[in-house]
Amino acid sequence: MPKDRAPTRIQKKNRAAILEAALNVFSAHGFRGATVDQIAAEAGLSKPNLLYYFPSKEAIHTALLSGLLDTWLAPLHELDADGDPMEEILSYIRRKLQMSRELPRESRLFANELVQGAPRIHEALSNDLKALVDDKTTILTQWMDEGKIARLHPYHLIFSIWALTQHYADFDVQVRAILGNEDPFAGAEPFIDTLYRKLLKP
Amino acid sequence: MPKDRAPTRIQKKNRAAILEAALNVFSAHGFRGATVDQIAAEAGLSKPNLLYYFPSKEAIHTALLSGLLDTWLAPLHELDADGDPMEEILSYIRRKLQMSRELPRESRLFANELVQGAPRIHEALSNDLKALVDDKTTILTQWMDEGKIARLHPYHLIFSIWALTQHYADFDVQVRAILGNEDPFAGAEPFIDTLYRKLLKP
DNA sequence: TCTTGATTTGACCATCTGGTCAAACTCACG
DNA sequence: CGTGAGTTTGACCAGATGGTCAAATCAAGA
Repeated sequence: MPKDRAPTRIQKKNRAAILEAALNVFSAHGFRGATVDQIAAEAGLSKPNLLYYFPSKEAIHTALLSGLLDTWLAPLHELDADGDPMEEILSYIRRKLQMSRELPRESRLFANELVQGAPRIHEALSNDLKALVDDKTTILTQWMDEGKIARLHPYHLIFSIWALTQHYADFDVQVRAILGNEDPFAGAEPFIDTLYRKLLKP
Repeated sequence: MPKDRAPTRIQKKNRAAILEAALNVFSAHGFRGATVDQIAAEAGLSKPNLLYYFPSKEAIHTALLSGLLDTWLAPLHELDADGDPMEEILSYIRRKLQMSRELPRESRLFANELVQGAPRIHEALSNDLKALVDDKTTILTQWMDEGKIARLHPYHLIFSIWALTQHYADFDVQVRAILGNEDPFAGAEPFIDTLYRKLLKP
């Protein structure tokens, strides 16, 4: 392992290549289903070379997840208490749907982890995610109290947004098996927009 | 392997125990993450004994999936063209949500398979599922044409129901991390009911 | 160019995993 | 209770897999 000085050009390049490859492999096969050889091959490195940059398979997975957590939570972070309620929520939904379209591997990485009980990110869920959601549901409840949006269970409102948007990334095969050649997001965007306009109208 | 006569008492008992154990293990770890030893231990059998009843790990998984597919599609099958549109759809949703609550392992079994690209059930998706969904969306479209429910993209309407109901089984850890001790389904049922009443009102 | 730390690799290891097999055991029934 | 089919298992195997290591190669600054 290199010293903990500033990373060299090669270190930067290879670490990035490894994380990119790991994202492909872990999101497609889950932690257990991914092999170090597979990730190394995809990154264009030999297995020992890969393990020169990360001490273990687990370490790659952890680095990947914690590196992506911020990206993953960013859309909700942006929900602004001072903005127009309906517009804020609909923008949040649009950002989430856009992430499903543009970052489906990231979505499936988390989906894989969650569906198997989140053994490696349980803590992040109960701390970071829980805190963020609590913060934002306070805003939602406020808006409901002020009559700006319909009164609903705020947690389930958030869950519904996650479910509806991430579904298109996580269960992409199923969606495509049914839609055929039709672009999933072409129909999804107006559908979900309509849904929340109707749901949230006070 | 036993002859293909009628199964003996022991065969029935052990095959059932194996499938039950396999459901536990596959739904919690995915196909690749599950081991034959684990399934055998959970079923109270030795590994060779388990492989006396099923020729391979793959065969157990296949038997499990195809045995559960009917159960899984049953709620949608029941959607009746002659019933009251709003009531038919809301009942379908209630049945799906009930399955999430009562059969979360089954839900996660399919979720695991889907999120990893459904390598073992791709055919069932494009055939059985696609046909069933096409059949039922025809009914939905008919109801829309008759002005009985709001006009929406019928496929995305179905997707939304799957997403919203299965979310509670598939991402159970996440839901519970945020809700704490609150029963997820206590809030989910009225929330989803309200959502679809508002969405579908013509 | 030389040197030294950074990088890369072939060979190797222990463990895990799916699967096999012959021998031993059990059970139902005549 | 004897017998043959049905059931169970310990021992074993081959290949996959995560990880190690010493030796070889490379790159950049003095």
